[in-house]
Amino acid sequence: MPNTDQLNAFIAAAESGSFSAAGRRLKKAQSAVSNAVMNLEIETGVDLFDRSTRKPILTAAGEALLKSAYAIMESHNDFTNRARSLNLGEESNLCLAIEQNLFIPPVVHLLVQFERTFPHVELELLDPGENDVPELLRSGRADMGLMLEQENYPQGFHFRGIGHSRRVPVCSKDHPLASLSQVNHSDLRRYRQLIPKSLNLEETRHHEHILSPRVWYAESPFVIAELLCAGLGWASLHESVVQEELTNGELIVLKRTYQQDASLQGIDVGWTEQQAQGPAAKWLLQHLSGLKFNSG
Amino acid sequence: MPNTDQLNAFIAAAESGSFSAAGRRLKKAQSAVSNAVMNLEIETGVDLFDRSTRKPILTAAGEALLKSAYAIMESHNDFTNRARSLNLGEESNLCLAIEQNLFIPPVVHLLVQFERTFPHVELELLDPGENDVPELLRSGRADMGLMLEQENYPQGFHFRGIGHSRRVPVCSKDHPLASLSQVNHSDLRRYRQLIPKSLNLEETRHHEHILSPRVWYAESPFVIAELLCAGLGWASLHESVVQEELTNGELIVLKRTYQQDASLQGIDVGWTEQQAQGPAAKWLLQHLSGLKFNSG
DNA sequence: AGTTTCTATCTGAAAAAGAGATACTTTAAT
DNA sequence: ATTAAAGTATCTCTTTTTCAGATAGAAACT
Repeated sequence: MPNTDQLNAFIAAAESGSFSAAGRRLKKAQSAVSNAVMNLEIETGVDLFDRSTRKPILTAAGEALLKSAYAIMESHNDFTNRARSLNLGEESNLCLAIEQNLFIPPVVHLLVQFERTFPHVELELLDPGENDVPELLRSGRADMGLMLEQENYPQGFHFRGIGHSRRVPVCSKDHPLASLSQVNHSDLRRYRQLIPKSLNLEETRHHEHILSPRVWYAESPFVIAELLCAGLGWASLHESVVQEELTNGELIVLKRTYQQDASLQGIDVGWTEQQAQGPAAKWLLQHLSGLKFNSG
Repeated sequence: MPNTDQLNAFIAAAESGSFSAAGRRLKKAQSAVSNAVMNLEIETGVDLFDRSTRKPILTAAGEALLKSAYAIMESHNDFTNRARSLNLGEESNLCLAIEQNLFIPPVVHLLVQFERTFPHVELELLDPGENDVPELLRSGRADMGLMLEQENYPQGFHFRGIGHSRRVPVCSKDHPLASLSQVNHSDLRRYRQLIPKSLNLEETRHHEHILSPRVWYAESPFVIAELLCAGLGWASLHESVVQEELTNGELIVLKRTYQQDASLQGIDVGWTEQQAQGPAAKWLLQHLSGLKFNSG
């Protein structure tokens, strides 16, 4: 098993082209480098350098092993960097629950930035259905969550409003409803309605959104979007979820003759209060709060 | 900078759940493990284990660092494995030139097997045009090559026939030639011919293949296949290159009224004789020889 | 309560690492 | 051709590190 010092000597010698120079760089005697390299050669059984000339030059085998040596030193650096990040109080892992409706490009972009800023923090992402985030926070399963505004929150965590999202009725461009310039309740009632259903079965709020007697339920709003694109029924979805389909024309927004503003729903970020927040959680909270939501 | 022994002690302790057991596993005294872990904790500044109970249990930070420790040991293993493979005489790298006409699924499959058999051998793949492989072998640029049979080889390397490939005239299903039940020379001469051109410009053999006065040249036969699919001209190509397009019907084979068999061309594998072959080269040579070519 | 199994810590011995000196070789310059 | 500079291998001796063994105390199990 190669020793760390031997590897360092090997690398320094290969890079500087001489054992003496390597010794100077490592602040060690030349003999130390010479011994280290020789021991490495003995242990591996591979001739690393060609010593026929004054300056030792890497053999082909040495060149191959040098790459592996670099790989080892890189993982060593990762180790020490991770240790340093832990010393700075950074969380080793963080669980973030983002309601499926809200898993949208700016959030994804924020996560990319997060990865760059905290490369050593492991992030677990949950994408629960509607209204499941509060329970995940309360139970401690998630450390932070992004969710649509609730009427009443369970005890045990903080939350903060950060924007708004608009719920709009949409259907395929080929759907019969698409040909109407305006739709009212009875128009909608004549066609199948697709409804995002919470995993949490006891949760049966949002009755106000159920208009049609012919309903289907789906766990994920993205599944619903797929069905809509296939021309199946209509649904009241958040703009952000179907933004792409709306811009490319696959889906269209239905113009309503009723309740113009009631569908504007707040977006909250919530976090547990029991567990102390580290730098990563603070960063996330701060940047989530600064996000601009497209319909907000 | 963490020491290899310290990391081993850390890992063994984490896995076995006790410093004493780790000591037994590593054939060291318990005190050695205890010291190693403690020193690692001091150097990193991170508490790795919770010692409040009898058996030390990993802290959250310890768990995070354990993963990095595993990564280090894995790269150490890679180092020693590569050293072992070099001791067995395996080449550290190998250059294989495969003429573009012959870069076909069974060869790709063979390379996949090669990668599994010799994970530490770096493979450089060249995909030269027609008739360029012998020069690559002669000059030492490539160690081994797969090529179409040549009339006369330069000195300095061995070769062995391993199969045959059929050259067929093809065109798009929408091309005027496609409507003819049989084609003769004068039919072909009326349309543009696409010809694979060697990188090696002085090489101007295969005049026998040039039939039409209206020719275009392309370096890669795959580029030619693309042009053919777009309905541009016809070409005499190896079946293996356009097999996919032939089966899905995009391209069709033209039935000729002349020289039925002259287009059957041998496939050779060649290798340099100056450089001693290692196990990897031997393996490749043996398995290339065993390949079944679809038109062979 | 007694026994077992564990950890931390101390001590001394053994091993390893490393500095310094020396002899010899190669490269470059005079 | 000779000299000077820079490099390597190897030897010796010192310093440092590593480690086993012993011991005391804590935690779990019977």
